[in-house]
Amino acid sequence: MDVEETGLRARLVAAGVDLVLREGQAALSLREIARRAGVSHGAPRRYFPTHVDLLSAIAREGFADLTARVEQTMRDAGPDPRTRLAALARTYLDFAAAHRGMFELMFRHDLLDSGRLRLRETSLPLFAVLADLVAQVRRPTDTPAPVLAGALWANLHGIAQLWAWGSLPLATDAHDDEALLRAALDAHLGPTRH
Amino acid sequence: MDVEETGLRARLVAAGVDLVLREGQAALSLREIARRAGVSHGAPRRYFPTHVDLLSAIAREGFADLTARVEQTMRDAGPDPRTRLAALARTYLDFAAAHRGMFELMFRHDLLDSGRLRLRETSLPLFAVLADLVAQVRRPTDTPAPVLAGALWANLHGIAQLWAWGSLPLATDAHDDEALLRAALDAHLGPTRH
DNA sequence: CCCGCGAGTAGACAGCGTCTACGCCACCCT
DNA sequence: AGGGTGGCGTAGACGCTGTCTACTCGCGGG
Repeated sequence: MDVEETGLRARLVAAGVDLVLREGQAALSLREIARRAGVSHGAPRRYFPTHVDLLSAIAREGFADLTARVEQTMRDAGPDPRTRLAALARTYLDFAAAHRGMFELMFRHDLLDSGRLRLRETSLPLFAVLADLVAQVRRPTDTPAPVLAGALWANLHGIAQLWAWGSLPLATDAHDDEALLRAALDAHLGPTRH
Repeated sequence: MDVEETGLRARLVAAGVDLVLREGQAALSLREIARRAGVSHGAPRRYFPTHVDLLSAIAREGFADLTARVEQTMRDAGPDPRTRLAALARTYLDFAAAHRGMFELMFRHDLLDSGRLRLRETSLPLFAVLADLVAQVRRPTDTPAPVLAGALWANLHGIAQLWAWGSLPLATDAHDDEALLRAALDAHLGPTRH
């Protein structure tokens, strides 16, 4: 049995993932995905009642991919929580930069709060890893660990967002992204000690 | 002469601003804007060659509004740079929360890098104010002021983004937004001294 | 054997952005 | 004063989109 022929549903999602990685979010029309999957434009409707249901499934694949990468990073990184956090942050930003279309899709709020697809929950384990590391590396400040983790995540997300469309006016140096990331980590976790 | 009748161009932008504030970004179809402005669907074409040109003009109005609010905040806030920064941050987040649709529109990258509309430049004075304040309040760390300002802006932007779709898993308390903002400010600028 | 039903097809429909051909009215020039 | 001209908005067409519905085909069970 050919493992590639396992149902149209999976083929549609795969085609969508391929499409968004290759051509970006704007190319993700329902009809185009159906075309790439080799079926008529009405076929997806049996598995995905609406267009955003299909898009949500594709976005979930993106979250799964990101989670897998982060887990791999956590496996490869050393024991020091601070460097583990830095590696996690780098992975997050690299993912956003390398898969811009997918990253945008993953955080389209009209997908996130559409129905009970529980796309939001998909990002929760990721946050848990971050929060855990933050709790380990945290200096004894008065900021509670979950809040600190949230603030740091927001910072990472903002950096990804802002440099994705290259809008940071301080883009004088090619290595500004690296500097920005270090600044964020230093700010939230304290400067690196060596 | 009626000051309200000054050209279709302004009327279209005004209708668009009204529409995005009232119904959100998804309602901003070219034809709907034309309808609200009381003209046929082909009329906008004379002033805006394409749909995104019109959207960009609307987004620019949003940047102008935000800039005006920030300037007002700077006029009202006291002399202490730290509290001025806090007020600026609060204004930024309040704007994002109150005008979600407009905020999303303003940062749609397909508008930002579309042509020479220089939407990007519109946000530059805003950043200048932030960078200036950061330079004043900065502790003598090794992080250069522009980088620090960029990191802080990214943090604000990320907070706005993340809590806009309520995805922060730590939403246990209604006042988490406030805590998140304080955490970000404390992290980048050092804890408030009193 | 034939019935039924799951799965995908095909066509219709309204709405969209873009393009083009066409009126209309105001103004300027001789 | 009359006639041309050009700007401004209309109206319809085109191909695309998402959704809905009627249908066809093939396979398995009573």
